[in-house]
Amino acid sequence: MKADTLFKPTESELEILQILWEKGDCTVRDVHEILEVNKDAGYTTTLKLMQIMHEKGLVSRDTSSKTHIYRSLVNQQKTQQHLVNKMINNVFNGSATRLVMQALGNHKASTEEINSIKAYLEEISKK
Amino acid sequence: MKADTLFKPTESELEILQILWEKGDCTVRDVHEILEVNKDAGYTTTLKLMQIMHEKGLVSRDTSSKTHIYRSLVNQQKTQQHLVNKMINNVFNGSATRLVMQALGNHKASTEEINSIKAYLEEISKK
DNA sequence: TTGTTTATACGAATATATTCGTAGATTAGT
DNA sequence: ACTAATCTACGAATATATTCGTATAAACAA
Repeated sequence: MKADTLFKPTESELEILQILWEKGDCTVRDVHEILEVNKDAGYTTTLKLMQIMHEKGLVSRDTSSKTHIYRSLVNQQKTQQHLVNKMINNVFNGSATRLVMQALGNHKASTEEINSIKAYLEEISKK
Repeated sequence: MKADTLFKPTESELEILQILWEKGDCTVRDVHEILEVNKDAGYTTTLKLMQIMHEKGLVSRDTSSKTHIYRSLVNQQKTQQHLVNKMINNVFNGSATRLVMQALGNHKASTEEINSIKAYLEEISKK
């Protein structure tokens, strides 16, 4: 599969995936209650979205009891990687460095964060 | 204006903005010829998109001659910042560090890149 | 048992993004 | 001047994403 053809989640799908990545197995209601905090949409909207995600193969569904249980089928790391690469290309003209600086510039990183990034840089520069 | 309400360019708009940021003033044809390389769409599609962007106030338009000249009205830095922040929140659960590591991990950064990031880290850790 | 709550399924309305065809005006080439 | 090329305007088709109403079935509570 070509890089461009890789999984491209919609905004709503990403919101749901994040919950599934964090919480693991969830019912529609579990997900909906979390979404509701920051979003104003009805229960059946969440249900429909999760059904569509199931059709697309993004989540698995255990239908053995009345209340179905959903689980993410897409890898968090790979999705993050894909989205970051896309952003580097589409927004930063291919420069990972510029993205990194932008990310660190905004978010006033803590000393601890900066140190862990430094350590990480040391590590990858050895190779 | 709330952070969430800020300018949210579509995929196509971002492609066009990138060209305008890099090239400066452009005609529709200028933009279209660059887009054509990686994208398969007709001239009037590009025209329409740029007209819509003008309606939205994303670009200015000089109509003094038959062939109109477009210019970006949105700030590149601010747009990048906004998009990066959104990604940190929506994809990396608020951790800029994780995004940075992901970005550097993929893209095998050159020694030069790594050094400039190190220098940047030194600078911001002083403040 | 009977009524209430809680699920899913499904179709359709709405919103938004993308694409293109066609018409009409202007410019350039000969 | 005449023709071809180039441009804008505009409406509409298409695609995709999001939202919700309603029907129906299962579980639950009294």
